Amino acid sequence: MRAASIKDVANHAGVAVGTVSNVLNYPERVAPRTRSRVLASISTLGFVRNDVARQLRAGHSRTIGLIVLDIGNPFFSSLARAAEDAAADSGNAVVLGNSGHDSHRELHYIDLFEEQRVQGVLISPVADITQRLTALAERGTHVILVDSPAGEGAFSSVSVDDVSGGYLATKHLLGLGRRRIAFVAGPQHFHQVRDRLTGTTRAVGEVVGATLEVLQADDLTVLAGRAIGDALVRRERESLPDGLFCANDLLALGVMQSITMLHNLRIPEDVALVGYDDIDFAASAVVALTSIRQPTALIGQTAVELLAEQLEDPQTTPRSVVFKPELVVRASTNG
Amino acid sequence: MRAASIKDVANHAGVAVGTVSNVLNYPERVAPRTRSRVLASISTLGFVRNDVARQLRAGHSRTIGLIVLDIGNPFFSSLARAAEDAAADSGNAVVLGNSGHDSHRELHYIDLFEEQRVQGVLISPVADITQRLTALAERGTHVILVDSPAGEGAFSSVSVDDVSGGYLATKHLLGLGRRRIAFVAGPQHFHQVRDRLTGTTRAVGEVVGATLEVLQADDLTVLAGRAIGDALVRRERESLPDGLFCANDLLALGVMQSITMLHNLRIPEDVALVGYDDIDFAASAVVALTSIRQPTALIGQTAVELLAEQLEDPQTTPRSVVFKPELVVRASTNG
DNA sequence: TCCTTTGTTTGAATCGATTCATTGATACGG
DNA sequence: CCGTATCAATGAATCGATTCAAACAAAGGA
Repeated sequence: MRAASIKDVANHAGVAVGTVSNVLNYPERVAPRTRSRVLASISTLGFVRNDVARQLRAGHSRTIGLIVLDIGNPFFSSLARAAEDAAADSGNAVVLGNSGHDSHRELHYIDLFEEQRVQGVLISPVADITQRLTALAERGTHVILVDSPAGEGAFSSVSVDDVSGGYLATKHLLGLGRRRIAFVAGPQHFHQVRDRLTGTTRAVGEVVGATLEVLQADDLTVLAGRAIGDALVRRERESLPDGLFCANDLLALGVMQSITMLHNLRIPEDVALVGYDDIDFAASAVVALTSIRQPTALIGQTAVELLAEQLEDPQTTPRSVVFKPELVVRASTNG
Repeated sequence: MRAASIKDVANHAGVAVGTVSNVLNYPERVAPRTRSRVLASISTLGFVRNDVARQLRAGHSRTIGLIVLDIGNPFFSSLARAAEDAAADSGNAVVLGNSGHDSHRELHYIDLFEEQRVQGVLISPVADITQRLTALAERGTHVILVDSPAGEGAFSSVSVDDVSGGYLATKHLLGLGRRRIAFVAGPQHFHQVRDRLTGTTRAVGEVVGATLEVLQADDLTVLAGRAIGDALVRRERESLPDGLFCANDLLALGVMQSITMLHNLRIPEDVALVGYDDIDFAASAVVALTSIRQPTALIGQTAVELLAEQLEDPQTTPRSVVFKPELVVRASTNG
């Protein structure tokens, strides 16, 4: 049994297909009697408009592609949710692609979305794929960069100033009188990690007598943080940092767990600890974690708005919106 | 500048549209010389196949709709990721809809997905919407229930036996010699909450002298858990439960934070604590949390497989796959 | 040389909704 | 009673890829 088409409805109601279409799209153009007759037929036949056909005619779909690095990461899931909400307001849907930091999967999704003629692609790129994105844009699919260096002038972008976030976090530690600062870095190929380190370096450089040590974690996970913590507690007391800034909250929570479990060190008395992202769990850690909050929802929403701008007037000059992160002080720096 | 169509390619290469289509879909049917000429034209024109037109002809899309209750919840984000992976293997994409426990948004997504003629809908329903889903299925869109009571015979479903999970958790507490059991419930309209309570009740009923108390939390969040914990620590010592089972990990972590912060109670000596879901943070809590692990990835993957079964043979009898959850013992019950 | 077989290529018809120029019907003013 | 304006309804053309019967070409056999 085939699904009912607009033609079936037209036959059943004894009108032309154009009239059915008008009932669906411009009800006021149709006489009330005809309209209700058509609506009755629609209901009895269980007709559901085929959006694929509609899209073909319209030349574009009603969906927006969103490609994130890791949907399991609260930063992105929150961002995705906000983007989805914002898109829903304008009757659009968000198709989610999870690249998982894998360039192949990323390209796969770009191809897929281009074939599906999405209205635009919101992407948090794994690496530099400006070429592919430029080609995409030239063929008419709008591109908005999310959480990515704003430098690439060709596209609109939304990002958070990670340098300023790193600066903020470190300045806070220094303001508490801490001088032996350590930055727990994740893999350096993440620009977020590099930027946050840059901010830290700058802040440390502004205070005489302050030193900076970089501890390299293998990953941005709780487990990797625990490994760093395990290494720290084995050190001589005097060689320990007294202010620790971690590239993200997961690392910070891992470090915290390790440090508090072994009871050698107290937070914040011995080591003050700052994370990054302010995930839900930051507040519910052993010692509530001071962190840098990124306006994730705002990012997602703004990305959709930037896309809407482009759609409305394709000639618009691309805009870059940069949000400032915010310091959230909790017990881990505030004994 | 319009995007190049198959017709443009045909003109450019000096062949018929059918030939271009064959190059794309059945390259072996086309003579090598013609084929390479067409491929060259495709490349110079930057042609990208319009999947919308292809779908119209095919009668269905290459996407699967997934409607989850809350994408911010690690259970669902992990499930979504797995479903996406599984779908990608068969060249399909997953469109994600986040109902946020809101019936209106849920229906909105069902409508949207039906209009988009997705191959099937994987849904974790907010409430009982069997009627709407039945109508959907009758018109040819397959439906797979995810993490939902398997009872509704008309659809295939994947779920986890929450009753058995509740039983498992409580049996574990009882096995440790705990007799004053309390269940921290979330809102009772979640069938997961009800089922887990049923399992707990059953386990407690099997042990003479064991009592069960139900503490009602307003929500399934860390904050709500903290409120329950705050209320507990104010009690007389002898009226306190010695075994606490929470409807999910977030609640458990909240309770834990409250209890350990006020230092009145030790975990597990005074109160043994069990959560549910085994989210990433369960292992990295103040006291590593004993929890019930659900095979989230397997659920997502299985849902896609069940859909594939339906697609292959629409006459297949619906199947219900029920996974058994697993107890993960950590420090919170194992001092 | 003619017929058959095999292998390629062609292009009109199709999917379902939208668009829009055209037709038809009705009302109104003079 | 006619001409014109207004409002409804019509249905062929369109979007772009796929399908498939038919045309065509080249090679081989009789």
